[in-house]
Amino acid sequence: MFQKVLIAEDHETINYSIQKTLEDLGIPNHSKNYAYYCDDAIKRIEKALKEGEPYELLITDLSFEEDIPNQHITTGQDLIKAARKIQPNLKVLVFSIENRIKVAQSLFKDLNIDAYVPKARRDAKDLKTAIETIYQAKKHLSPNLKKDIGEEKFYKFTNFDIIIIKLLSNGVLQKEIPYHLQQKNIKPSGLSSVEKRLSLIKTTLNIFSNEQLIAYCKDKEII
Amino acid sequence: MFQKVLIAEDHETINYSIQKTLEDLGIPNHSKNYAYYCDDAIKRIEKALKEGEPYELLITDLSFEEDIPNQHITTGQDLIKAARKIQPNLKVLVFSIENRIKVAQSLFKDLNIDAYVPKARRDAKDLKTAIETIYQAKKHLSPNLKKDIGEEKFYKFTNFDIIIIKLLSNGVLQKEIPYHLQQKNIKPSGLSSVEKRLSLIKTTLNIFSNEQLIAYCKDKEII
DNA sequence: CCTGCAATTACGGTTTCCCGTAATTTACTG
DNA sequence: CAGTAAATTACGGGAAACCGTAATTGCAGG
Repeated sequence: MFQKVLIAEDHETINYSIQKTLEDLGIPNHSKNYAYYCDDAIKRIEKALKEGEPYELLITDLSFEEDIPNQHITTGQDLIKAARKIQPNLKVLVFSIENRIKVAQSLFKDLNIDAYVPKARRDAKDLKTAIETIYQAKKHLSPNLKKDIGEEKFYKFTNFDIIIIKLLSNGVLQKEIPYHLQQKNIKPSGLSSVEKRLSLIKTTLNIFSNEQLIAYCKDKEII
Repeated sequence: MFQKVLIAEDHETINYSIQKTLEDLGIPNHSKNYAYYCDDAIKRIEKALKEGEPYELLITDLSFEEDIPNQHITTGQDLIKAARKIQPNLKVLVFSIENRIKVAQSLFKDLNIDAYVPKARRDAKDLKTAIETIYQAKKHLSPNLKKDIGEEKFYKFTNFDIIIIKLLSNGVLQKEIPYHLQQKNIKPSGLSSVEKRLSLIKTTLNIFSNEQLIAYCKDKEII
């Protein structure tokens, strides 16, 4: 198991509960392995690296309260970037209240994080398995998000898609959509094109009705 | 009756027909009282104000074709804001193809417009009475929208409502809902009951489709 | 100018939805 | 137990959505 883990989390109680989880996993807690500010966290990573005892894992939140001015790094995203810059092999686990799939997705894609665990009711257990999974050099996704991320990979919504879905969500009947598209000088405006597009989206995403599609798009903040 | 009225409308034919309506109402048309672009409209308002003969009423569309680049103001909403900034007492009548109640509602609420007339079959008459009503310093709403705007209609969603809406948002077809309700031993389970309920909700909230209903419920966090 | 390919649109049959009306069941009262 | 009112369900016709196929259009290469 990991020997050196750094926690970046500004809420003291959460910070403490993560420490507790680490203890349960048999990760030693002899030195101060936590930070309440990103700037403090990056300093510790830097120092540990220089001393030849680098951190193996960073557990960080995404949003930090800016209650002290003149902090250089104020978000988890920036902390991850800065940390990877000085120590590329550092594993990163994001532990955040943010439960929107798009945010988690971009973290994996853009920052190549190793695990994402949303703060939730049963998150301690989730956290443990995440850390164990990372230790095996694998990626980890909270189960409830996992299936969503898989789905989303398959379909990229175009502007055209979003326009017609927005029209639907505003109560425009499908057969009236061509008229609205013409008003906006949007290129494919035939009813068949609209139907084809909606049909493609739905079969791709395993969605069975327009109603479910609207719900999906609202959840994913596509509209 | 008003003596100076400005029309902002990019469709020439509609612009002309509004002028016709004004003539019918005995509003003089000796100067050029119309504009095809928002920027032009605001200039005229400004000029008239400086010359000590300000416009009393602005009749404007909401959407303008952006066929000429580098326009500062491109929507009716922005035109109204700009106009009110330099001449707060200017009356405003919105005349638009937009027939969704929410849009009209937000115009009254956010921009404090004086009348809203949707472009429709019998809109000339509607326009006349609207102008006459404004002249008496009252607000005007097109009759078909009036009843809707009233006070924010609150619909209390019952558990039954929420169950069927959730089923819909999960991709269950309407005709399959009775089966699911029976599975859960929920009392009214007939298809007709489901249809009646959905119909009641939609007419009460002025919602036109199931898609819009789902969007509404997601926004209001009902589901 | 022709040709082939892809995109778009038109069309027709089937399913589902919508909505009014009628029949049935349920619940309550005397 | 009968009677009645309300709730629920059944039914049917018309509108909209769905979906496969065919016709049309647009466009690049020859």
